[in-house]
Amino acid sequence: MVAGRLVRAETAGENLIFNDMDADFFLRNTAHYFDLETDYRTVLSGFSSDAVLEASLRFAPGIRVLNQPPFEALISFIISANNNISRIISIVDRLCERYGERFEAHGQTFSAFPKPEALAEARLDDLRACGTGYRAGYIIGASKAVAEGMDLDALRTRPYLEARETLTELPGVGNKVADCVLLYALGFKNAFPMDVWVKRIVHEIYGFSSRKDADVREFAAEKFGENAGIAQQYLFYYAKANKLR
DNA sequence: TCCCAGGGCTTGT
DNA sequence: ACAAGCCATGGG
Repeated sequence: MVAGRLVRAETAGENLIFNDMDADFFLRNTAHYFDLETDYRTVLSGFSSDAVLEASLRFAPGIRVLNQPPFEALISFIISANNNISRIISIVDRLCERYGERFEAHGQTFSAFPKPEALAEARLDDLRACGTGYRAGYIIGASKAVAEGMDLDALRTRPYLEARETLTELPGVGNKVADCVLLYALGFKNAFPMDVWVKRIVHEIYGFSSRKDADVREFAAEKFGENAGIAQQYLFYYAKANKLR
């Protein structure tokens, strides 16, 4: 889904071809969703060279940090807490089917990600039936805050620390989830989400000793700079795909 | 059966 | 400020 529309893409050799849209929709919406206005060659060449990061870049050179819809990212990453990716995906799918608006595209019926109002009014038991577990209350609480006027998009222009602290006032949102929303939805390329895999890389591969989040964050900022979040995405995918432990 | 998963919250020191 | 327990759920 890009800007409320289903978008199909196909690979053709080195190219990615987007169908069913004119140039205006592509430039206004699709390009931003896939972060095409960021020149990744420049970003990646700006990282200080080291073996682990270079292996990560070689392993999956086409990775992009998406610009997802903020509310969708917020709820998805609240669900991600102490959870695994396959479960997260299936839970989000069930939320779409249960609470999202239906729409037709290419002769098929799809369900959009739910609006804040829909999840704010959800019943706890119904949310739990979607597999959310103890996070059901967090989902309702965060959705109510957004439905009642909290402007996630307005955080784009705030300083990083202020935006993060605003997000962590929401139930189920700590520093890690906040960093994910900032990086994957609000354009903060310096946000550095520290999940178990990234911590593993920092400690066991880079050999950084301190386990304190503030220290790891400083290490990342020092090592990767203003685009640390992009480095994080490459490292995360590489470590997880290769089960580096 | 136990352990783990893109953590956060609460309580105790 | 910091550490330890707890939390729903399902796959390995």
